[in-house]
Amino acid sequence: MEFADKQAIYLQIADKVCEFILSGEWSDNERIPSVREISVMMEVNPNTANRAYDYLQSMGVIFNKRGIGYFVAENGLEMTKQLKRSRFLEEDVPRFFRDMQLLGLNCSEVEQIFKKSNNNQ
Amino acid sequence: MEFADKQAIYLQIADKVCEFILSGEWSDNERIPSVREISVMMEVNPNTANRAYDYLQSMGVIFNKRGIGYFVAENGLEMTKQLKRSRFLEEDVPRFFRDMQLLGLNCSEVEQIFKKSNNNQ
Amino acid sequence: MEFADKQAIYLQIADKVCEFILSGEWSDNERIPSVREISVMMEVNPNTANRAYDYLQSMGVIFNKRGIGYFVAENGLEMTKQLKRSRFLEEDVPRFFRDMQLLGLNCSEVEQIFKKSNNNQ
Amino acid sequence: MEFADKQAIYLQIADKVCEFILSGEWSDNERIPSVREISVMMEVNPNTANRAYDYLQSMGVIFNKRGIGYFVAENGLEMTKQLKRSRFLEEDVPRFFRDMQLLGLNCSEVEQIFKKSNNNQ
DNA sequence: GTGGTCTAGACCACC
DNA sequence: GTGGTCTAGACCACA
Repeated sequence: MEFADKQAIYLQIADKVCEFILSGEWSDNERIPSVREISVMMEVNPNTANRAYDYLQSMGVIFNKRGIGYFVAENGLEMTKQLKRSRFLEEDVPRFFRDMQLLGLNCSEVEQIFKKSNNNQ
Repeated sequence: MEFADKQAIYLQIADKVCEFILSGEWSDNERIPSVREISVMMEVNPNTANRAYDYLQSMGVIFNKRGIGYFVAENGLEMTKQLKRSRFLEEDVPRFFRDMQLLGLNCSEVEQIFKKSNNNQ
Repeated sequence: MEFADKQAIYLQIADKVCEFILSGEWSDNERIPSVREISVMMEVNPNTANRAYDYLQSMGVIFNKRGIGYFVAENGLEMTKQLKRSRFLEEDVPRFFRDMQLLGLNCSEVEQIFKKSNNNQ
Repeated sequence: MEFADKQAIYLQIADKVCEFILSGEWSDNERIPSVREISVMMEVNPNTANRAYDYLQSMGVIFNKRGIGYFVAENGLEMTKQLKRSRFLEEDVPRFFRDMQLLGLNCSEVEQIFKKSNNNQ
């Protein structure tokens, strides 16, 4: 039934950072907004932004230079892709197909419904 | 029960109950395990099991007869299907396709990977 | 010259927890003090204690059960030993021998000095 | 046990300077690289290099002549040795033996491991 | 200017 | 009772 909790803000920020990296907007070794800057951009407390960066750093996606700022890791794009990919294939995909089966749907039906709803928007 | 999991335990239980209903294991109007029984089955605190049933009752999936026990609702299967279906199509599916795109995968690739991993199990 | 910074409090707490585990005081799967309890024991803000536990959890040394508390991980002792051991052998030991050499000391001299100073205490 | 924060850059520089002195590469009263030169060598901000020299000067390891440059102190080698020695014996050595004991290792084992890893390099 | 840490206090969901 | 998160504000070391 997927009664998903709303995600913590710091994880939402982390997620967005990952998307920027995945989309190529931020490249490997490139400097990213400072903690304070992103806290303004995202309209959250600097501590919360800091926590997001802390988390991403522990994941190896970004790193910081003392007194300078945060940077996308050397292999940040690859890192991010791997993290998201493994999570997607190991968690989201199996659940997706399981739910599909439970609901008595098949792949092409879902795809059609999805495309139709996209057109309506 | 996955205590370290992200999802609340009572929601994990509710999820399983729904699956039993969807899979036909528990039919409309059929009696389901008591709070105490299911708390033993799932190895959780009875309060937690109680909360799961509370939640399902509030959603109209099950109901109880005082002093007797809990039962799948008159239209429990339909109810469950609708809940899951709407959630699936409105939240899971869009996220699924979005992630797929971000990772540079397409539908058939994902399906292949999934089926392959299933065979290996 | 080893101008070491004083360590962050939350890391000092994490360190102490590791020592309790290494010394066998806290065994695998055993419950450890709650965040609030240890914050009182250590005389720090609960947030700081929480951060220490968070860190240890991310290292796989401890885990928590929702609403219940924190526990030493399944393989917590082994985990802790490995972490400490690798850090010791890869960082502390090389530096130790390098410093020893720079100071023109040898192993047995150092050991003697250490033992003598211990006796004096 | 990733408890070791990365050391401040200016302290890392100071450390290297001390090693040059201890190893005899730079002798008492000998001129050492200018702040600007060393900032280039170490690829750091000149301010940072300056801070390292400041620190070493305050410790009596080096001194400067206005408009000319920095020099190893009259008794720079002895000074450095003493500083390092006291720190080594009073802090590093006790910690070393304590960690060794916690990990269930003894002196000769550690020495063997260290030498073996050195040969492999 | 940068990040890092700590405190205080609050609210929440959960067991 | 438990942990998790967020805010606000402060101070520090560092570049």
